[in-house]
Amino acid sequence: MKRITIKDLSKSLSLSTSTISRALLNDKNINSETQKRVLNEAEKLGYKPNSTALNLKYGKSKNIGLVVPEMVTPFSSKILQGIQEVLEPLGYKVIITQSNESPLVERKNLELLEDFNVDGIIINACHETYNEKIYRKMIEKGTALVFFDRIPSKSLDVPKVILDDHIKASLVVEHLINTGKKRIAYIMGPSTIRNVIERARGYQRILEKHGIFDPNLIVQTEGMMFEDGAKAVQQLIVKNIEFDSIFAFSDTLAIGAMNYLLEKNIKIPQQVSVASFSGTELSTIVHPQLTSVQQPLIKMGETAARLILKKIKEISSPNETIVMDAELIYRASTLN
Amino acid sequence: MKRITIKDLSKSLSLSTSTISRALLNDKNINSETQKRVLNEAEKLGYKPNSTALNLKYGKSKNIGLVVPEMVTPFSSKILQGIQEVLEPLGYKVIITQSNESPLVERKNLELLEDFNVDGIIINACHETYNEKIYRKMIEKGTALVFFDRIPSKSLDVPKVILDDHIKASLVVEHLINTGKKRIAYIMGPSTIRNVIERARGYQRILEKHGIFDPNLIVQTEGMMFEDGAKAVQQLIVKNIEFDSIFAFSDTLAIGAMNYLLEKNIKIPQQVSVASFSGTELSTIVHPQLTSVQQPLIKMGETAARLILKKIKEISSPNETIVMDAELIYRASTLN
DNA sequence: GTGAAAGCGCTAACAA
DNA sequence: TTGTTAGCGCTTTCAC
Repeated sequence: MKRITIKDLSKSLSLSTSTISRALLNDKNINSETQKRVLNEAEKLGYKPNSTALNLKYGKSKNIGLVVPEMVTPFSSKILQGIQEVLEPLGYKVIITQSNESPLVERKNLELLEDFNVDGIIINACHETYNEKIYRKMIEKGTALVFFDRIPSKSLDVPKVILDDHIKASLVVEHLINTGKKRIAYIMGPSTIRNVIERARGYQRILEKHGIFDPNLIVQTEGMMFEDGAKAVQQLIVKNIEFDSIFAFSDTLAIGAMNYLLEKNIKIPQQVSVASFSGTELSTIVHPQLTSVQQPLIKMGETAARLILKKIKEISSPNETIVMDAELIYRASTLN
Repeated sequence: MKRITIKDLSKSLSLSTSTISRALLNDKNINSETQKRVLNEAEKLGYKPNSTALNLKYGKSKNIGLVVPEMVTPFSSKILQGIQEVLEPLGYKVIITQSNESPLVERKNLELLEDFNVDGIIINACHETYNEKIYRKMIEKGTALVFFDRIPSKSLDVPKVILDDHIKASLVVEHLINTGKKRIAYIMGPSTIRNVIERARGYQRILEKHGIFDPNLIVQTEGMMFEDGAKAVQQLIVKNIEFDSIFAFSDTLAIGAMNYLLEKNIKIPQQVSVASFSGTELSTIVHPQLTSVQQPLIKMGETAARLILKKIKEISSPNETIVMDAELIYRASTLN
């Protein structure tokens, strides 16, 4: 079935295409009678504007790229939801790509999105520095870039949506101490992630404040998946490092750790309690439910979307950094 | 920074735009020397084709919509991955939308995608019949439609990618019986989902074969989320219906059920074993790990993508139904 | 208040 | 082998 265009309307009403266009756009220079006729006919024939034509006309693609490290957890889909809520009513299409925690794949994704002529990219970077040059180049080319969650190093001035990782990590550790724990391990994830370091800082600060900091309790993982969390715990046990609780960088690491503990018949939280950062259903679908910092993911997505709109409208607009608040939710994994 | 167009190349090389175009397209009617010059200059100036212009020219948007019921589990992101693997190299952008198990939202999504001028839609329907008219209308309008997983009622002839739910459900139930279980509950999900009924058939057939079918063991849930699974188990317990194992329609229902059991200190699998349908990491990140039918989600995505390509190329091409195979993976939730 | 025409970037039929 | 031109669907000057 052929699409109805402005031309079809023009013919069937014996009016010029300009008049049709004006009627459709609610222009002031249009007789209201004519407009009614046009609108009726459009409705009748089922006219739908051709967005491609408009995009060509206005030199924009109305495509926004979203680059995320993973989609195994609902983290990114919640972000996506927030983004879409803001962007779709404005006619933007969001194209999501997964980096699988690989900076190289991330780069491929960026290039793909460039080929797609995206007007802007919202990105959760999987490495602090690796693709910095690419980010720079894209910005220079006029692509609006907005970062959230995992941001690039400070040397790159970009709009970003983040959490105060240092403070929130402190909160978690304080809570563990309040429940009587003294040997708190930090399963930290790769140090090429900025937030990993930020949270480590909060962790260390609180433990030092209480005089119970022990660097042996920090375990770095290679990756960010469940098995990495499991391996970390295994490592602690093999090395015979005593611990009575775990602060994990992410819920994936935390859950991996929990499952390893359960396998070894270690009671959670009685013997080892666990807490982490999340914001997704993952915290509540495991047993026991996981105490975690509830990141406002949908709001973060919305915020990132608003930032990118500003940037698209005016590429030279100032690079804002929005710090979101987040609540620590106490659940069974740290409470008796 | 202004985009480099074919015109810029034309000027800087004093060649017509057609010659530039031909060089870029590797046309036969081009002097190889000229072509080299063009290619060099294009590279030098950083020329990138404007896909919007091409889309307008060819009357396609190169947008494919993906409609899924939920993105809380990695189910849909795996499907997406398969789809993107096939479609992105061909220049297609995939736009994903979530229905949240609501036929009404699904309808909104379809309309949105229509506004986006998608060339086709790949859809996991959340209701067997509710949006049938819309599907029909879109097909008539020339939009390629491909269904996977949850398909519409038989009255609509469309390309689809499915599993043999009846057979696979039978497998699961046979396995439970083999492990000595006799009171097998089926947590079935809403009956507006076709597969729910299909799996019920398999379930009933096997139980009847063994003479242990009891309709009281079938619990219908309102929704498809974790809490629905929990409620279902609660219902069985409240109604005092004895059961020693659970076959859940989906991993979400299964996990909800498991967590409720664990809360009540019911041992899995010793007292009650649990099995379901999955294909995602969810089966392995819970404790005990969940026995489930491993749906080949990435492959299903790829297959759906191939089907839609055929349909886009030739809208009147036959509507194939592809039945994927799936393996039952035995895990701790049914094994001692 | 309406129409004619140019142009967004590109390809393809037609001429040369 | 190359250039000229029309046209994809739409908006927007410029005339009338």
